[in-house]
Amino acid sequence: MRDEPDNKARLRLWLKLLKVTRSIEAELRERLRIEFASTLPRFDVMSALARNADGLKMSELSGLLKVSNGNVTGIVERLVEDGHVRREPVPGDRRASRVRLTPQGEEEFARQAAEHESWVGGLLQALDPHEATEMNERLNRILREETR
Amino acid sequence: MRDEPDNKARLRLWLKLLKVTRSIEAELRERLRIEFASTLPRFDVMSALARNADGLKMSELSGLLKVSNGNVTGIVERLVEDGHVRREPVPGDRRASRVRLTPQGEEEFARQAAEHESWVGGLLQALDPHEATEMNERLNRILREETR
DNA sequence: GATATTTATTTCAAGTATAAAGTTTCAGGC
DNA sequence: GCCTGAAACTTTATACTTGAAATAAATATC
Repeated sequence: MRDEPDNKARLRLWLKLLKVTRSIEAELRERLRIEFASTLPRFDVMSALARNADGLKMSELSGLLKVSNGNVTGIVERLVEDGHVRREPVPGDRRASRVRLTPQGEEEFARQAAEHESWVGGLLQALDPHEATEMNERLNRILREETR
Repeated sequence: MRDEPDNKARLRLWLKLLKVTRSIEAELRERLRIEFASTLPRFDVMSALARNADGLKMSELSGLLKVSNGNVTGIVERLVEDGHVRREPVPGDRRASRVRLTPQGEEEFARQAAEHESWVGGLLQALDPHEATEMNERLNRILREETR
């Protein structure tokens, strides 16, 4: 195979990529747990809902977050129990329901998001904005390559 | 806060990092499932054991892979059931046990690792070796920054 | 040598994840 | 009006994940 050596460099990169994201994820998860008694998946769901004030259907949510349908069911269920999120019927379609942040949910998410942003800023301090932007672009190339 | 705008760039990078690793992970997981009836965590464990022919203690394994102790127990358990892995007593310490690949496990892992490497090579095709190496280095900086 | 602490691992409870199967509803053709 | 197939979800089975509690063995302390 002609480009086997190239693949070695890519494999090393992949392992490093995994290591970095896992360690950052672990750090964020722990802080969410300690400071907000929450979890990353819940944060992700609330984040998606915060960006969509009109709410999202379950299938839209699972599509956006790229997690399975059945998974979203459970996460939303717990958010409902905590009063952060509400299910509303979709007029004209009794199969679907629209999920939306409650006022308390909005407020809680605003607090979490502010903290989250500064946590990430701190964890990625080693990169200046230019490097961050460049890396972002290369990651975009990977993403595009992949969805072909 | 003085560097709030910088944090925005870092936050964007973090979200992209998550997106890329998750989508690659999903792809690898699916291929492992279809072609080898296995999973990523199992592959990770076998990979660590392949690099340590003398075997590893459970705690060493969980330290290397950075997953919880309790987690490794279950994964190893299933690998034992499949005959890929064996537990051996550690002489002089009846608490510990050493986990090691069986001959079949070694053979199976060799097949999986070869495929895995070429899968990753394909998924990261968008980057040439130089870019891959540069990104690797920047990720190292993040990792170092973080563990302080 | 009894007691306390530490170390190695497992067990447990809760949450997250997937794929696959099941339920209900909708929309189109007939 | 009924049938068929697709769509929106939920349920189920299985696996992975964590943090914390439990167990058991080794080591340190007195």
